[in-house]
Amino acid sequence: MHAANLDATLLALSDPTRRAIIARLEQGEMRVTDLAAPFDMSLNAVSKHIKTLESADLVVRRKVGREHFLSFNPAPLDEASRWIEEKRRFWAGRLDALERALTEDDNRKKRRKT
Amino acid sequence: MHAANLDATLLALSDPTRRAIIARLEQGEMRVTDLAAPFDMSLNAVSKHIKTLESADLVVRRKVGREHFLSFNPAPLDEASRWIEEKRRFWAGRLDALERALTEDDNRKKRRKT
DNA sequence: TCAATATTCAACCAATTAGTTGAATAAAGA
DNA sequence: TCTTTATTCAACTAATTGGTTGAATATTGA
Repeated sequence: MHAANLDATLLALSDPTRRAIIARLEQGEMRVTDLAAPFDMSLNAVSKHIKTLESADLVVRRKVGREHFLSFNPAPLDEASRWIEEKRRFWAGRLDALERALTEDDNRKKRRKT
Repeated sequence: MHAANLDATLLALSDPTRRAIIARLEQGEMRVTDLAAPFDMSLNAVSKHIKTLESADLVVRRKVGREHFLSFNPAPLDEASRWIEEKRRFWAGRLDALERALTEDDNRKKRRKT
């Protein structure tokens, strides 16, 4: 598995269990069973969430015998970040312009008063 | 509608049609019909996507008579950005540490050679 | 008043999702 | 070899999603 596509990345991140799995992987590489332990759902359910994360390339798997070690791959976050930050920048600029316009308008009113 | 919850925000953003709707709203406030025009699907389908965006508080609606004017609300992007950037920072730091460790190791090898 | 326009609501469908349980596979250890 | 452990696969279910079409509602304008 591996896709690194924005749709898959954002969809994978939109689930709280999957975000918790990612947070848990900050402790480092972890086996499926250990990763799943704190979650209040079956191992199989967690296994499916892992697969969703893998298909978004956010998690990679290293097999050692019967154990599968999982780790986080931050790379797909770059595209997500780029999209979101681009929009934030655009709209921050737009709000700044509005702010300036309002201030200018306020100044005009003040000038008229004096 | 209004939720401003991270799940809803990321889920709303995970669909390309919805991201295109947001991009379209950079032109400014727009009626449902005009917003929907370029999309190769029924007006109703777009209307549903708009509702998804509204329930994530990413789009707001202003009704004037029979027309509904839609605009983008960037506020929910802040939380999404915060989550993603936090992870990116963490893992960038982690990779830096790895980089430093490798360089140090390399230095040791070089010292041994001389 | 009546026809056209803007939009949503309701019902439906196919595909997907998030979960379950039970069985299969593979490796490890006694 | 036999049992236990680690994990996935398969089948099923209920809920959700993304789309459709057709009808309802509300407003506008002739």
